[in-house]
Amino acid sequence: MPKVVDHDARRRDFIEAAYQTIVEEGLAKTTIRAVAKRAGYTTGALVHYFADKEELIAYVLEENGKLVRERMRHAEQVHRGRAALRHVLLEALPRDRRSGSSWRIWLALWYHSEGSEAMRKEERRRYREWLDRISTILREAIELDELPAETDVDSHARLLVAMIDGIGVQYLMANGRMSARRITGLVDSYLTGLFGPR
Amino acid sequence: MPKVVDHDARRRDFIEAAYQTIVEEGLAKTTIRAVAKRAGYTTGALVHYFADKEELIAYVLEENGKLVRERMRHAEQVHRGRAALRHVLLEALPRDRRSGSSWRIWLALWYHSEGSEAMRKEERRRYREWLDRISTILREAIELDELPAETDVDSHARLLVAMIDGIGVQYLMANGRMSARRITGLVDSYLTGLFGPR
DNA sequence: TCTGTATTATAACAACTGTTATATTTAGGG
DNA sequence: CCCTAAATATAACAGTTGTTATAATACAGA
Repeated sequence: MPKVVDHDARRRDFIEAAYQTIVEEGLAKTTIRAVAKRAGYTTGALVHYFADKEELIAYVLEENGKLVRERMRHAEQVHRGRAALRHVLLEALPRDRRSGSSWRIWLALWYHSEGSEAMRKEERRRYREWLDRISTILREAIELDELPAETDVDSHARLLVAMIDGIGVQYLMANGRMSARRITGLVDSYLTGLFGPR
Repeated sequence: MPKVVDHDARRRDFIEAAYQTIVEEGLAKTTIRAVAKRAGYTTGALVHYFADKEELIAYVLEENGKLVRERMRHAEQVHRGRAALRHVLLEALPRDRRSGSSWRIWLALWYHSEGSEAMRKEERRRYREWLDRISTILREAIELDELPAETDVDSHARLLVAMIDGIGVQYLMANGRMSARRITGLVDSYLTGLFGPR
């Protein structure tokens, strides 16, 4: 019988290698060869686990989404209302090298989805998820009397998502030279405007 | 004596062709050949006017910046304070096919600047300009007693820029299916939060 | 130890890229 | 009408890409 390896584990190796390559070298330099090399293999091995490059990239994006979602879910469980919102927003924003990486992946996705309707659909699905999550928290805040009942939940949810993305872009363009303190300050400025001073 | 053509006019033809190619086909498909063809020439002619691709792209981005700045300058002259801010923001956001194109160019720039420190520098310069413009208007609003004197101008300027970029991204991902009415609504929601109901 | 097959490496391929080199065309001045 | 140099076209080039084909390898079971 043949040599046997942990198929899924190997796949994860390649996905991780691709992830790191996108983060460190950019999507343009993320070639099949570069990814295989980083994972310590050659193209022959990589191709054995993924039908084509598109599939590999798709898994990277899915992986990234999973990571971000995981972090947010945790923030959500521990707090409620205004405090939950603050923690979810901060969790989504770049604060260290790890979370900064996510933003380089997002940018890659945005760019990539130019040419792929499937990707854009996936991205829309993710926005929908984001909006739902934030809307829920905002409604919770209304119930907690932290916000007036007539607050336009939908608009504010969209604005919050936009703000997050915008700050993420600023972070990327600033070459990571945007401090966690500054980002926290921006979020608190916004929250103060929305909820009033604490 | 040789054949003579309007050098600058021809350059503009190529820049325009590149601009349209990026908007309609994406940066990835924007090749020297594709641009030349769209302009009605071949690579031989294009190369005669631009040293390399990098230079051509740089001119496209500059052109885009010029267009956006032009639109905003106009909005600024006609209004003051809150009204000026509203018009500048709306002018920056995608509202029709024309201004939607700008956002596809921005995305291309963001992505492109991954690999080019020069581009990132240029992008940072542009952010600085944006922030200054909005900060000025906010200070004006304070003088007009539309905002409390203790308003954190810098933070709110950054938040506004972030919001603009974020909405731009949402517009791109929504495939242009985000109505001008909806975008106006978002801006007004934010302004109401900042200035209070009009 | 030998065998068979999953795994991995190597290499070839065709398409495409930016760039460069070379030929051809064009029009204005003599 | 020609000559000249700019403008443009054509073609070649070298490098890279994703993909595919083929060869080598490693290991579980007989």
